[in-house]
Amino acid sequence: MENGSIPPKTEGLVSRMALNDNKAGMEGLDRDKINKIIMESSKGSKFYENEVKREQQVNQRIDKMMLQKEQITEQHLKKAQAQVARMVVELEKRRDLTRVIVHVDMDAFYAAVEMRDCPELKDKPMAVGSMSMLSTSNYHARKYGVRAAMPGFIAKKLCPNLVIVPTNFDKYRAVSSEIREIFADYDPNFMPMSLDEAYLDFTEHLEKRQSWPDSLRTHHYRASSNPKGDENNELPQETTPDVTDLSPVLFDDSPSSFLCCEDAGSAFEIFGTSVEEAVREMRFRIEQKTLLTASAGIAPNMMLAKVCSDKNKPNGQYRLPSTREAVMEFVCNLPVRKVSGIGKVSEKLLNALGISSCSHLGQKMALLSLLFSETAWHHFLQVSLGLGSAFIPRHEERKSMSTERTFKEMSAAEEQLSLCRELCEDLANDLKKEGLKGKTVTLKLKNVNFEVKTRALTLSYPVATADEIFAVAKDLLKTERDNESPQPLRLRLMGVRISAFVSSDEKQPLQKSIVGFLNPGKAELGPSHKEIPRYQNDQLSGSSKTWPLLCQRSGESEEKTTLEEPQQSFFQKARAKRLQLQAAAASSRQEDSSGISSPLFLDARNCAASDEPDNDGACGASTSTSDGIGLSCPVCFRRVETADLAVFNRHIDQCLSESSAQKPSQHLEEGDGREAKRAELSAEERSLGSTSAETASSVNGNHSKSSSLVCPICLLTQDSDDLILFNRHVDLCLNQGVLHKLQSETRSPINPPSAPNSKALGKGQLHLAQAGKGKTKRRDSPSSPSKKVKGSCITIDHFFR
DNA sequence: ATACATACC
DNA sequence: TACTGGTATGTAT
Repeated sequence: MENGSIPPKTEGLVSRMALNDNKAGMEGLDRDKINKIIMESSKGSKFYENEVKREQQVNQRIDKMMLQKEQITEQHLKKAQAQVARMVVELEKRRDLTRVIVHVDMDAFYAAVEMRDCPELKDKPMAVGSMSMLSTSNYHARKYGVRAAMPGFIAKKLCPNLVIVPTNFDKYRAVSSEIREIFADYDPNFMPMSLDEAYLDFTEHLEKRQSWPDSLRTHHYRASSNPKGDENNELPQETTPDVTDLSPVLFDDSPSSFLCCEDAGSAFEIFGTSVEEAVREMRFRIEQKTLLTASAGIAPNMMLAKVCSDKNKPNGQYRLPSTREAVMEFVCNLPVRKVSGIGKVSEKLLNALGISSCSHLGQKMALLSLLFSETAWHHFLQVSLGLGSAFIPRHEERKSMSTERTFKEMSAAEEQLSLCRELCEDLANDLKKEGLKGKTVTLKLKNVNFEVKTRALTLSYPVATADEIFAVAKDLLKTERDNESPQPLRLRLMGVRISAFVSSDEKQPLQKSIVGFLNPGKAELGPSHKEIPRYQNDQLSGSSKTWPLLCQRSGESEEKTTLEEPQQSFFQKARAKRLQLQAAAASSRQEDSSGISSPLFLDARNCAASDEPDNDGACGASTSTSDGIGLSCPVCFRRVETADLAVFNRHIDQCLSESSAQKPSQHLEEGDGREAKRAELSAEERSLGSTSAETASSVNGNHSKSSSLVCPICLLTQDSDDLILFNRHVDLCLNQGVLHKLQSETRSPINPPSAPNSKALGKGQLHLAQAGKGKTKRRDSPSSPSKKVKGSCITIDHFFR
């Protein structure tokens, strides 16, 4: 029985605290007794009180919903039903049963790893985690109601003999990468959901597999047992216990793949060509390689595969046939709670409407469409039809990064501040690893009553360093303290998150495009209007959306010129001037204002300086070599016949001082399009092997390959002709600019960065130099040129000044 | 854009 | 004694 006795809640019992027996291994245990212990252990605690509060909020939500329901007439329902019916037709039309999606899930992963590495634990109830919180428990412990997300001290009450092993993430990560190697053999584009879980699209593997000889479907058992020596195994790292000892990890009687053949002492098994055989083979290989078992679900879409993988857990698999009938029947009796995305609260809301299984879901769709948001009821509808994604989506770029910490009560401002700084430093380190910068900083606070608050601030420029983040976070913290005073903030958790990343597409071409200003022949025009390969197209649309500087705030208030932000002022002024010229040019030959002719006109004009009629890049090639000395002003787009940056800068300054800050907003998109093209061109340039080093050297009128490179920033001749080294040097110079900028920054109390991290800069530059060659093959970024140079946008001012 | 809630592992 | 940490997304304002 589910706790789905509908309106009369388990009276007095806070349902959100009750045992969650949704997961496998929880059948047939004494729920009442377990719940009683859980309640007794929790009652009166701050945590419990907070849970009660939240429970009440949910109940209010339910009350509100029921009131709404009262208002609904037959008329409403009829109309809604018609809408639902239309929707169903649409969805049915698109139902795709042709794919074979597999969801794999390691059994009690962390616990299984620990048991494998410490045989002592094998027949004991154990869990991984701490007295405060458990990550997972073995099946032994689950019999007592001990499960993931339960605090250890409560688990101990349920099962006094429980052994709690601290987590060892490095080990789990290592095992995880072992199993992922196997996943990749069946679907190189598999989607990992966590260390122990993944979705795979088996469709293509199965096609190939049909024509595979036995040899490719033959897999051996782990190298035969060492005669007797598995006793004193310490096994700190991956080791090789006994074959005969296989699979005792979960159940001594668990039927592993049966031994099929024996060949010169080496046992092996030949797997068939069916899906089930393929999946069984994959699980077999996982087990042989890691001594850990996995369960799998096979279905025509991800939603169903996920449910299926739970069906025969542990160490089992379940295939749902790819027919509409099978799917509908399967879904019919499926409790809504089993569906990924429907959690405690949704379940409770649905229960209140008499819905506990997916068949109910279908029956009440009209009602649901009136009571829930569009996204919610669409989801419900799809679930009720057994629909889900038949394709595994490309892994998306990360959207946020955060770090948080729980601690014993902390009230002193001093302490909180230094913790905050620490978090910012940790976060900055993590950001550095991925070369990310974000514009939104969020502070998360949880007080001793478990009340959570978040406070966010979005900057107009992306940040990444600890100092920059801390400057924001500490203000948010201070504001909260002030709001609470004279009461102190009694915290139990603090966290810092950063989001609104500038995408990697936007960061990388930036430097290139700056260089492009200096050497327009090379960078000003790209393959342009020609057909663009898809991956480039993606980049293009990506960058035109939120180009940090050049296109910036396409959707925001353009009036807010934010002159305080030094990173923007230059380009904003430049753009203003350009747009002014553009407008003048446009009106001089009638009137224009729409379409792409303006930017084209400007480009053409710019290009015409080199007497090159061809817009498609040939232009660049000829200019760069013919009239070596001379720079193009990004403001007036005229050529300045000098190689002296000081002279050039003076010219730009003059142009800027002549420019007014007004700009007609409908021209902005044209400007943006222009920059986007520049970005694309930079990519092209990269692929041609032209690096900033080459362009930089031409800035100094030094074209000879044999002579040394001269840094355009510090103007010092470099020792090496190695472009990578040179790039690194230029970047360092550029980033010196960032540092100075930050130090002289007056508007916000951002602390000066302590020291430039040359390692990070080097890394960024390396990416820049390599971007044109092999892109990394990771599925996370199949089409984006990896992570980029940080700080590049801040360097612009310096570069010209 | 911000805050909060829900969900997943 | 003791109820996580990281990410995404939906909902409301």
